[in-house]
Amino acid sequence: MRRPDDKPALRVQRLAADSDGELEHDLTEEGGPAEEGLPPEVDEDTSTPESRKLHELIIQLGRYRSLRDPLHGICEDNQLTPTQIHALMWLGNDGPTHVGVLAQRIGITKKTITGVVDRLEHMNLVERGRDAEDRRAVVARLTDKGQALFHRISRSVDQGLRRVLDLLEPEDRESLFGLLERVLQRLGRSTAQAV
Amino acid sequence: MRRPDDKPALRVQRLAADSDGELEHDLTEEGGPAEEGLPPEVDEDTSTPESRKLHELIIQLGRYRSLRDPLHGICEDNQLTPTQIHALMWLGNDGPTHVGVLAQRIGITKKTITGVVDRLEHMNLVERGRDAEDRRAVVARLTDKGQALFHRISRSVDQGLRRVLDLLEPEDRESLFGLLERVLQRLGRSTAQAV
DNA sequence: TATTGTTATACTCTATAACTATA
DNA sequence: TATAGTTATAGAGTATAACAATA
Repeated sequence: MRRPDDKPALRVQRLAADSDGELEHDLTEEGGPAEEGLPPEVDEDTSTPESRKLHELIIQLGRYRSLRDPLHGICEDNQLTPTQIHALMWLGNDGPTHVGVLAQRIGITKKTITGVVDRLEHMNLVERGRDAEDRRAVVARLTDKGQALFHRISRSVDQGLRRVLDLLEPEDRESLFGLLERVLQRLGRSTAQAV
Repeated sequence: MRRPDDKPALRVQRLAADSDGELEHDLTEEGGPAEEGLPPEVDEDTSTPESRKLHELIIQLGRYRSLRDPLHGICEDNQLTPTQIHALMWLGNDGPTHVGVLAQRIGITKKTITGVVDRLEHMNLVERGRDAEDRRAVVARLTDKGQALFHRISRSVDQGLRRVLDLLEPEDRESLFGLLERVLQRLGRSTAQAV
């Protein structure tokens, strides 16, 4: 257990990546050799023609719709930040949650979640309480106002997704659902960290 | 042209949404009537069973991988913020760019892009210049150091996408590519704002 | 001792409003 | 007058380090 403090959500980012926390910037400075004439390695952690193609497609999409913040419009409409929206969405979906777990879901550290919950509490969207089982833990839950906002935001997200789906042919929508379900199945088999 | 100042990147978020800048929070406070027994409208801006299903699937995915910042790992590895990564990626992909256009690509305002480019300039990753045609415009471009970093980041993204693709069966990868290509075609036909 | 949160500090992001320079 | 950027200013996000309370 070498990890010094906490950086809980980061490993989640790696999906099925390497074991723990190596790779210290030693990504072969720059240039060519890794590109053409793949060495006889099993290329565990290399890009592939397909990954480059996907990369290309995503960049094309980015010319129509900014990739940085998919929730931008919703944030604007509700005068909330992306982090706040994510916090509300997870609390709405999961119910009362330890703030540490909430941090993990959102992808921030425990140091940061404190301030986020502080501000949501000031807005009367969230309440703090203590866990009776483990008196160290702080549980965050939505207030009635927060719950109502959660429903409204949730519907906005639905509408946004509907506009995305409108860009797809019915067969492509089917493909997408099937594809996502199989990814979830695979993730469920290979890990045990989902709720 | 009612728009007071600038908020350029926001409309891009709306994809094929409504005309311009309406919808002033009048989303029927909360509760029921909009849900069941759809009125005889063409429900232009409503959620659908399919959009709700997609919503559900995305939340499931979020339990395995934080949805808030897909570039988190790359940001960490390179000690850069998401905004900075996006700026470098667009400059690397598009070459020298007006900072206003860059702001649009990233999805931030012109006020914000100034500081972002400032900091990238201090890091010697980006240089500023004037456009000879329109002397008001500032052009940002990568330095050699920035170019090298761009290539490194680009490869990291490829590797990340490769790990995502590894979760898909070959047929699903095919579906995904086809689906994205058709979305891009459709976007290309319905708009003229991509490069 | 280890874990859960919080506090203090510092830097980045972000938008708003007021401004400069060019068109 | 309109447009492209910049300069304050202020609030939010973020990580690091040091700390308090509980386990």
